[in-house]
Amino acid sequence: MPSPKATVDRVFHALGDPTRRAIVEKLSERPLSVSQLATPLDITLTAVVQHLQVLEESGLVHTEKVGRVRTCRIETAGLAALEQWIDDRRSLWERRLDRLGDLLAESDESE
Amino acid sequence: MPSPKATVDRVFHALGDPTRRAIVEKLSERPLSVSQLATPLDITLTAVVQHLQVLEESGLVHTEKVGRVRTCRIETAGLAALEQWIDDRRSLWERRLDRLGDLLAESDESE
DNA sequence: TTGTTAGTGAAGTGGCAACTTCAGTATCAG
DNA sequence: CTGATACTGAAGTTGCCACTTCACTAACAA
Repeated sequence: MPSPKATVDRVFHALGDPTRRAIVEKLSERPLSVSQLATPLDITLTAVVQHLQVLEESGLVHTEKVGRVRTCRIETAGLAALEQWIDDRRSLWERRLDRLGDLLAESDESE
Repeated sequence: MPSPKATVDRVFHALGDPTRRAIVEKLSERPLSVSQLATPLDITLTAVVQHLQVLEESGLVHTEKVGRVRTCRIETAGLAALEQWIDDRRSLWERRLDRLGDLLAESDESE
C-alpha cells in the first residue's frame, strides 16, 4: 500500500488540471472510450491518453482495453482519499473551535 | 456570488500545489502569522505571501492584518465547495449504479 | 488484402506559475 | 531617534507539464 500522503499528492495534482477534472466529470455519468472522451474536449487523442495515465495512477479512473477500444470508468479510491483529507482537516479545525468554546464557557462560569 | 464552477476551479488549482496544501494543513490546527508559516516551509516570505493570495482568492483561507502582523486562518467556504463537487460526482455515479441494479433486478424477475 | 478505426510511444515546444532577489514601507522596542 | 521585525510590490528566472506532431501497431470491415 502506498503512503496515503503520496496518494493524496497524486489525487490533488490530477484534479488540479481542468481538463482532467472534465474527464472525471464525464466519467461519473457513464463509462466512455478514449475517443469518446477526446471528441468534445477539443484536444488530441494523445493528450487525452496522457491525462488518463495521470488519472489512473492517482486512483481516480480505471481503464481496460478490450479489442482495440479502451474503456474508462471512475474508480472510488481517488475520491475517497480526497474526502479523507478534507475530513482530517475539518476534524482538526473543529477540535480547535471546541477548545475555544470550552475556554469561553469557563470564563462565563467565573463571572 | 461567483459561479460555483469558477470557485471550484480556483479551489482545485489552489490545492494542486503541495506547498499550499501544507499551509492549509498547518492552518487547520491553529491560526498563524505569515512568518510562522514561512519558517518551516523553507521558502521566502514573499513566496508564502503569494501562496496566501491564491488561497484567499479561492476561499480556503482568511487573513487579517493587525499592526504589522498578518494573521491567517482557515475559512470554510473553500473546503465546502470542494466537498460539494465530490458529492455531486458521487451522486451521479451512484445513480448510474442504481439504474444498473434495477436492470439486473428486472432480468432476475423475468427468469 | 486494402482501408479504416482506435489507440500507442517518442520526442519536441511553449507558456505559465512557483520561486527568487531586491528595494521598499509600516510597526514596534529601547 | 536607531534598529529590528514583519511584511509588501515589482520584476526577472526557471522548470515543469500540457499539448502537439509524427510515425507506428493492432483490431476489425469489406
